[in-house]
Parts: sequence; C-alpha cells; structure tokens
Amino acid sequence: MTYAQLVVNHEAQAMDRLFTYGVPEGKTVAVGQRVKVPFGQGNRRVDAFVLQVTEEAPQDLKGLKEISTIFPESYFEKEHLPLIEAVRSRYLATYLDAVKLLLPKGLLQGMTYKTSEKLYFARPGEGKYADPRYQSILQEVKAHPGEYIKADLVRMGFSQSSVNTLIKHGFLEILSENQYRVNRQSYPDYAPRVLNAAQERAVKAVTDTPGTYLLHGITGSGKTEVFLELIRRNLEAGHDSIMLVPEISLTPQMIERFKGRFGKDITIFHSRLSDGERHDEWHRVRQGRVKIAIGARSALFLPFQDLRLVIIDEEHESTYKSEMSPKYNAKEMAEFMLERKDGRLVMASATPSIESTLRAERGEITKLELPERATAGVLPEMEIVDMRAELMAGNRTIFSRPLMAAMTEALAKEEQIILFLNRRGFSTFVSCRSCGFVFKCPQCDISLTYHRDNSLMCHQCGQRKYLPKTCPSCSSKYIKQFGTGTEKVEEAIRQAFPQARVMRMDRDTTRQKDAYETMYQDFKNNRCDILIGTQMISKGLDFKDVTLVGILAADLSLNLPDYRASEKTFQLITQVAGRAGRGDKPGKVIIQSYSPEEKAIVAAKDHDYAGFYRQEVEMRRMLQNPPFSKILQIILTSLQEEVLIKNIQILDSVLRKYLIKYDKIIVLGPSPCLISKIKNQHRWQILLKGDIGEETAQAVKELVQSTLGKAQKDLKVSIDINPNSMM
DNA sequence: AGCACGCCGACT
DNA sequence: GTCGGCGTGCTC
Repeated sequence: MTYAQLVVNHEAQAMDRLFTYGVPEGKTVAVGQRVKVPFGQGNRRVDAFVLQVTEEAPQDLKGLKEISTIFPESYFEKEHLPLIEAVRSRYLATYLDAVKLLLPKGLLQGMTYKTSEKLYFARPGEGKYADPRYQSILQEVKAHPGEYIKADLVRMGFSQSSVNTLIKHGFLEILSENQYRVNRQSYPDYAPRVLNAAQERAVKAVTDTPGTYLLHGITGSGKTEVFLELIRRNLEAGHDSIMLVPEISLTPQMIERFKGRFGKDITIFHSRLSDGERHDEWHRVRQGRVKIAIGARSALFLPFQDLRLVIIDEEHESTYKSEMSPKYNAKEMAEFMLERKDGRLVMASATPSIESTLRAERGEITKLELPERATAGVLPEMEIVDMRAELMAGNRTIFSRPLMAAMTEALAKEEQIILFLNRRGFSTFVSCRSCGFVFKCPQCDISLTYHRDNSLMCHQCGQRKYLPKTCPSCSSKYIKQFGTGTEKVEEAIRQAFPQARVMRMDRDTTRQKDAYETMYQDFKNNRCDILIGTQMISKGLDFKDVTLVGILAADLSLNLPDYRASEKTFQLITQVAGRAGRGDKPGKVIIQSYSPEEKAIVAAKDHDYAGFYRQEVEMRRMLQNPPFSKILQIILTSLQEEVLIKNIQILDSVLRKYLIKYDKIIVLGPSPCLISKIKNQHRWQILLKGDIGEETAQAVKELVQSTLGKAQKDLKVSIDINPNSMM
C-alpha cells in the first residue's frame, strides 16, 4: 500500500504536523496535490495537501484512514519542500502557512475560473431559418468565431430571441471557455536604450556568474534599464524572471516600461488585483504562458517552472519582510530559492540597507555600482535649513524663507515642485488649551489626527468621528489643533501661491481605483505645478520638469524608537531628493530640519552613502543591533489588561530561566508596546536580542506555546524574527 | 477549532 | 434511571 504524508487545512497550532493517510488501492497521489480526508472523530472532510509519498507502512500508527478524494491538479513540486521547511524553521511558521504561500489565492475558498459562454457557427441556416434576420446573425458569428457571447450580439442590435432560437435549433453552438481575468490594456513600445559603461559592466557581471548581487546605483542612474536587459537575456535563454518592487513603487510608469518592453510575456501583481485576477495570473504562470512577473513580495512564490533570475528593487525597503504569518523575508527566501539552481539574485537600491552592504563587504555577495546619472542630469544641489533659526527669526510658518524663495523662483520659471511630508491629515493631534485634554482613539492608544473635513481619524484603526465644538473633559471651547500633515501643507500652499496648480497625493486622495494613475498623468503632463505627498511619492517617479524638492520635516522618522531610525531617515531623504533634476535642468533640494547636525541628514545632503554607512555600521556593531544580532519579538495581546500582564510575567520568568544558559541572548521586557492598545486589544511585548539560531528560536516558540497553552483563550501571541517595527 | 467522552447534578 | 452541562484530550 502507498501512504501519503499530509498537511491538513486546519488553523489550530496543535494541528501543525504531518498526518499519514492511506492512498486508496489503484489510485496514485503526488507531492503538491490537493486531497480531501476524513479528519478527527467526526470524520469531517477537510482539505489537505500531499507533502510526501511513501511505500512502506509507517511505524506504530493507530487508526490509519484513507484519502477520500484526490484532485487532479498539483500546486507545488517536490523541489519546493526545502522552501516549505525553510519558511517553517526560519520564521516559526506552521506547515499550513508555508504551504499556503505556494497556492493560488482563494483556492480553499473555492475560487475558480470565470467561464464565458462563447458562440460558434455550427451550420448554415435553412428553411425558415434562411430568413435574413437569422442570416445576418449567423454571418456575424461565422466571421468572428468564439469572439462573442450572447450579450455582445444583443448589444450590437440583434434580437435576443432570434439568437436563442438559432442556438436551440443547433445553428449556433455555445462552448464554455475559461476566461482569464487579465488586463488587456496595451502599452506603447518601450525600446531598449543603449547602456552606458557602468550599466554594461553590471549586466555582464550578473550574466557571467550566478550568485547574489547588490546593485548600488544612485537615483537616476538607470537601474531599471539594467533590470530590463537582465530579464531580456534571461528570457532569451528560455528561463523565468521575477522582479519584486515595494508596493508603492509599482507605479504606472514602471508598469508602462515593463509592459512596453515585454508585452504579453509578463504578469503584474498589483495589490489592487481582485482575488479572481490573482487566481488567473497564478494559473497563467503555472501553464507557462508568462515568463516574467513583476509584483510585490508575494509574487516571489508564483509557480514558475524554471526561475533563474530575481530582481529586488529598492532592496532597503521594509516591505520585503512580511508582517503577517508566515512572517518571511522575501530577500532571504529569494536567495534560498535561487542558490539551489544556480540562479541570480540582484538586490538594487540607491541607498542599500546596512545589512546588504555589510554582506558585500564580507564578500558574501557581490557589489556592483552605477555611480553616475544615466542621462545628462547631475545630482541635485542640497541645502539644509535649520528650522530653529527660522523660528528665532520670527518665521512660524511651515515653509522656511529659503524654501519660499526657491518655490517662487521655480514657479516663475514654470518648473515643477515636489513637497514631501511623511504625515497625512491636517493636524497630528488636537487638544484643549484650557485643561490639556488630548483627543485619543477610544479603541487604540494613539492620538487622533484632525482632517480638514472636520473629522478626527484614528490612523491605526481608521475610525472617524466629528470634532466636537467643546472639550469633552472641561466643556471649554478652546480646542486647538497641533502639528502638521499634508492637508495643512496643501492649504498653506494655496494661500501662499493662489495661482499655482496644486495636487496632494497620500492615502486619502488615492483611495479610489484610478486616482493614482490620474494624478500621475496630470503631473507628468504638466497640468500641475506643485505635488504634495507622503512616502508614496518618494520613489520610482521620474518627472523631467521637477527642479525643486522640499523636504518639510526631515527629522520625523529620526525620533522613532527603532535602531533603524537613522538609516530610514537617510534613505528617505536620498530617495525623495532623487526626484529632483532628472531632466536637463539642474535640481535643487531643500531639507528643513530641527536637528540639522544629525549625521543621517548631513550625509544625505552630501550624497555620502559610504560615509553614512561607515558610521552607522559601527554604531550597530557597538550596540550589537542587527545585522550583528537577531531580534525576536514576542507580542501578547488581550482584551483584558490584567490577564495580559499576569501571563506575560509568567512567560517572562519562564523564558529568562530557560535562556540563562545562553549568555549571548538578552531579554528585554516585559513592557507595554509603544502603541499599547489597538482596537481594544492591549499589547505587551518581550524582546530577545542576540545570537539567536533557528533551533533556539524554535525552542523559544515551543516554550511560549506550552506556557500560554493552558491560559485564557482571549490571549493571542505573535512571534516575529527581526520585525519591521518594534512599536 | 471541533468533536466525543465522561463525570456529576437535576429531574421524570 | 436518564438527560444535559461542561471540562479534558485527541485529531493519521
């Protein structure tokens, strides 16, 4: 008899193991197939996936059952097993979560193809069906076989009942076809550019030798052209390629270029694709109809047959680390997948992560450089404005005098301006000047942001309410808004430059489906003078008429409680600054800051990546922060704070006792998270920092589960290795 | 997470 | 004597 080891579709942590079932006599199963099995005492039929097939009987099995249904389609291959195992052991994921990465979205919810009933000509009309009104329908369908469904003909003015009659009597035939929900929009050809020497060298290095590369190219150095060429060569060799981008830089411009270069060979994974579209794109890849994918991190797991090239653009971005289970890091998984088949991984950025540059220095990966702008443009001129001095001089507005002057000048010359502020809304908090009351979200422990439509919004849970006229605490009318968001910037600009055309791009204005695209086109075609935006305008956008970039509050990201605050600030300033002077006119960047002597800000001003890196890496080494250590974050949440505190204290003492033998791991906490409540869930955390190997992490996970296992149901636990945020 | 089993009290 | 409430433990 044949036996199959299965992962069952069961979310419970206790189900996170393989179950052995018998394969019915005369049937076969293979790794990656979906089956149904009777499970548990009630023999409920649940979905399961085959991970292993064996011939010999497993030892000591009580009550072996048989698979009840075998589905023909297979979702992954034997060679994916190490990947599943890696996701499990590195990121403490369950089998099920790891397997689900490889499945088309919606599979377990019964998602399937959309079918359409296409019409075909079957036989010529005869007898009373030779009548012209029938003939014209038959002619039309005969001329366009399989192109119409009934509704199309009706729309063209034919009578629905005539069409039905023809079908009923067999003159027309209906065939059901799987319809791909795919974007058929065509794009203008994007012809290859001639590569400059540095681009050429990079392409050659990657083509010649498999391995992992760090491509450090300054903003505007033509990285995209290198990607396109690498993909073209990989395609020519008959292999598949994946290009990963952070969600926010999957811009219309990027899509335009890739579609324009590769046409139908490519699939694009928008975050805005519907589940149905994702399902279909998955199958298009599985069937080998496309050879190239571009998308956010989950596109890495599309079922290509022969993946040999992965490009990770803006590799410093935190979006490559998943914050939901499985909490994998796409950079690590890409490398893992490619090194076992002699593939090539190219991680690219104008501001590489400290971690990647350190790896390059250690010789683990190969560094390639694009040190010059590809077009005539030079790097923009950078100026830091000390906002404390502005204040001293009596300027209490959002804009410093140098920025005002530069904006006036740019507008006079009809050049475009980008203003960056990484905060949406109007004011960041609202408080009562009489009693000091601050409006906070009742469900979350953060202050509410005031929006111009007179609402108070929680940027954590999204809840909105109207701003009352009087203070809920002392009933005074002295309610005032503090802090600045993009809405206030927009208002200030409209006041200062009433004739300028202004656009604001943030999550609030790009919510509707095509808003982003429309605004992008408007700005590109010079229907707008000043673009105000958050992080979403910081990368990818390439507008040739932008000569001035204003960074309104460079220190915002500097004061976060995170060892990466400095790195993030440097990256953000460099990226935003890179939007200036990409055409033939020189660019200028004005950085407003209250801490103008900060090394991240000064280094960004000097375009000095190397200098910034040297200082930052030393700091990390000194404080033993990643990449010189790992951080394991354990967050406990509960509706009841007392339950939470009691349990996390127990957990803390258990962990400390266990970790006493590891002198290279320190335990921090327990303490409330910086955002100590979200949607009424209280949050506390314990951080472990140090030399945490996979086995240690696994042991900690098991310890956490066994310690909390018997505790209240209300208690939820999340474990993350090297989390993006420690808030 | 379900589901069955079993131990115990309440009620015909 | 039997019905059902819920704590416990297992799922090939």
